[in-house]
Amino acid sequence: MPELPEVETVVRDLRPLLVGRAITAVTVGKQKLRRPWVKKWGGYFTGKKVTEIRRRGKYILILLSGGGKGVLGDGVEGVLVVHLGMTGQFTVNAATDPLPTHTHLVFDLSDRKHLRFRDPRRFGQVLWYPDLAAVEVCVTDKLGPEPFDIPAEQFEADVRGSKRTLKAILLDQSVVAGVGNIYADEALFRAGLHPERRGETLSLAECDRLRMAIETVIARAIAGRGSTIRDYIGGSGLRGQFQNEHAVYGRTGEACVTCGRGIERVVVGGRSSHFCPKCQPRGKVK
DNA sequence: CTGTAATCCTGCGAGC
DNA sequence: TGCTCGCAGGATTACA
Repeated sequence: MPELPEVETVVRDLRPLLVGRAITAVTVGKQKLRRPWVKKWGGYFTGKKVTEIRRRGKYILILLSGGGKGVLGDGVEGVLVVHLGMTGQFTVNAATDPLPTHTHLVFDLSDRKHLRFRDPRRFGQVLWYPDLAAVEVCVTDKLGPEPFDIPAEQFEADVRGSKRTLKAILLDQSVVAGVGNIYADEALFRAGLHPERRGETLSLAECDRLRMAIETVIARAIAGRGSTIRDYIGGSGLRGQFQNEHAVYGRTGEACVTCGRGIERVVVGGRSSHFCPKCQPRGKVK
C-alpha cells in the first residue's frame, strides 16, 4: 500500500507527535512479522528519546538517543527502521483508544500516548540498528535516488541501458527509491509511455519526460496526503486523498481524462498496470 | 540479463 | 445468505 507519498505523510504526521518523547515501554504481539525480532528488544528502547524522524524511499527511520542499555556514546544510539509493506499502519493514539486487531507493536510514550504498528497482512518490517552507519549498510545504501533529485545522467543510463520494461524499471528501488505500483502507472501516463516499452527504446527526450513525470506525480501525491485504496491511513489516522486524482490506477474501463478512451489493464512483471492505449502508445511516436 | 511464478499473509468485493 | 475466486500500495527467491 504505502509508497513514498504515503510514507512521507506518515513521517510528517508522526514528527510533531514523537520527537522529544521518550519510549517508556514496549509491548510485542505474538504473531511473527517478516524478520526475527525478540522480546528483549524492549530493553533497547525503553528510556530512549526520539530525536528525529526521517524517510528514505519507503522506509521510516526513527532516531533514538539516551537511556536503554548496551549502547554507548553521544548522538544516535539506536534507529528503529520501519517498512509498512502492503498494509502497515504506524500511528500515534490515545492510550484509551480501542486496540484494533493485527496490532503487533505498542510503544508507550512519555506523554502517555501510544505509538502503534498495525499490519493485517504482516508484510511489513520493524527493524532495529545500533546507529545510522548500520542502517546505511543494511538498508539505505541499496536504494536509488529520491524522486526529487534524480541525476538525469544516471537515470538515462539506468533506463536506456536496460532491456527491461519501463514498469519493471520504475518498480526497481535501486533505480528510484519510493515508487510503487500506483505511482509507476501514474508517472507513465503523465509521460505518455506504455508500461511495456523497453528502457533501451526510449529517446533522451522521452527519458527526461519520464524522470520529470515521476517527480511531479510524487510531489502532487504528497500534497494530497497519499492514496487510500483500502487500508492506508496517515500517522494521525487520516485517510489519503490522492486516489481521487488518479488518471489510470484503478480506473480500468473508465474514460481517459485526456482523450476519453477506455483505460486498459495488463499484467507486467506480475503487477497489474493501468494505461490509456491512445495516450500511451506501445511504440515510439517520434 | 530477462521474465514469470511462487512465497510471505489477511480481507474484501464480485459473482454465482 | 453463503460460498469460492481473484485480487490487493511490497519485496525476495527460485527457476526457465
